[in-house]
Amino acid sequence: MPTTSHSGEVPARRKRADALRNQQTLLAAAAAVFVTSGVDAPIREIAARAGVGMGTIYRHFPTRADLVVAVYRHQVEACAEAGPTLLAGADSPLAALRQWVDLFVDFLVTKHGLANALQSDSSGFDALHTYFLDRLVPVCAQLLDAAVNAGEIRPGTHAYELMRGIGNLCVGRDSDPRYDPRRLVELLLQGLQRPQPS
Amino acid sequence: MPTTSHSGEVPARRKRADALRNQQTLLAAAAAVFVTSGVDAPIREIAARAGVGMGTIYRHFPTRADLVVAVYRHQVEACAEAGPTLLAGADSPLAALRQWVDLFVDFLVTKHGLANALQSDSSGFDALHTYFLDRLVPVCAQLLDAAVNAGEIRPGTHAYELMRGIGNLCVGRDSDPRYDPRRLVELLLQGLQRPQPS
DNA sequence: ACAGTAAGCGGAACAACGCTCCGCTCTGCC
DNA sequence: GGCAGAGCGGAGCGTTGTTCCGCTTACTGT
Repeated sequence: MPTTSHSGEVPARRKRADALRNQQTLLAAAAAVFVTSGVDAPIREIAARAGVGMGTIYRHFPTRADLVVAVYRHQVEACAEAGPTLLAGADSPLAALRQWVDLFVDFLVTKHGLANALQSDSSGFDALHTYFLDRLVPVCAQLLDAAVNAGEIRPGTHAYELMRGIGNLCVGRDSDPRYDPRRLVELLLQGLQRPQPS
Repeated sequence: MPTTSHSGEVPARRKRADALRNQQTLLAAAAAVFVTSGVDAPIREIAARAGVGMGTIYRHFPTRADLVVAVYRHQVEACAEAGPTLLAGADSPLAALRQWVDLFVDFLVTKHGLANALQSDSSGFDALHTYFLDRLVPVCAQLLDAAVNAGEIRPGTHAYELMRGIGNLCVGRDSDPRYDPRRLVELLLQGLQRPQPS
């Protein structure tokens, strides 16, 4: 019998070999295209790059967000797991938070248009927003709480809001020398530190 | 001969009455549509609302940015002029800066998709980005300098970067109760106040 | 008043893209 | 070897941006 059988709602027949192959090919193609054309690249372009039809891409990844999530899942996961690690290894919770935010910003900045897509309210990107935030907000909250408990930053800031703010700061035309998201994120963190509005 | 004649490079014939009328109609229609459908509304929708053909809209406003700028010119101008006024009337330069930023945020938040368009790197919005920033950055710089000179905030922050940061914080899906751009902008200003990273 | 001119207008037409749908192919199983 | 159906490809539809050209009409000079 297949690996899953007894009492399962879904029979879960094993996927066909060619389907699995196509899925991998698509992921590789998408990753390559995202680098050159951003995450908004035309579906046709990705399909062509992978040498498959568009039907195939839509079957494996019904929405654009599904594809983006699949491509970046590993990196998001790594970022999420880095949270507790940094907290354990850093000099202070605030230092850990700072390092973790750096990681997140690096991730967003190096993926063309990802930050835009993350905040976009256009259809098809909802799942992206959801996945990223569901995965990373708890991690951020843990770091935030630790820093608050250590008295290093003021309480009252929600992790969700902070994450979205950081993401937003990374949005925009790439490589404008006059705009460096990192400096503004740093400013945001400084604002967190201030105990009272003076 | 027409009104202007001697030595002028351009004859500058007076515009036809119907052209002027159409331009006004278009501005009104665009303003109305922007409220309901955002600044990304289909050109056709605006043309239909104004009761004109698409050729007309493209003749009067070659790029989308031209139309957006024309619609919001008054408000941008008002915001720009409020800078010196606030500086003169407020208790302190920092208070003035804070009030001015509030004005700017209100403006962005109430126009669906404007903040997005401002930062977007897609073609057609370059002029928008340019106009807004050319007009408002000097005003912001003046307020910033005054606050620095008064010793209320640390030096080293560029007005351009701050403006883009604020604009970016206003980007995103509208009216998510968990995300309030104002709180994050406030955090940014708090960060500005901090004299040294402690 | 009126005819000539060109500024201005409308919308058909083309291109790019997202997404769907259905006839065909090929895999896995007996 | 043959069969069922999972999987595939890409034609085709709807939407939007943008251009282009023949027609309309507001001004001008007489």
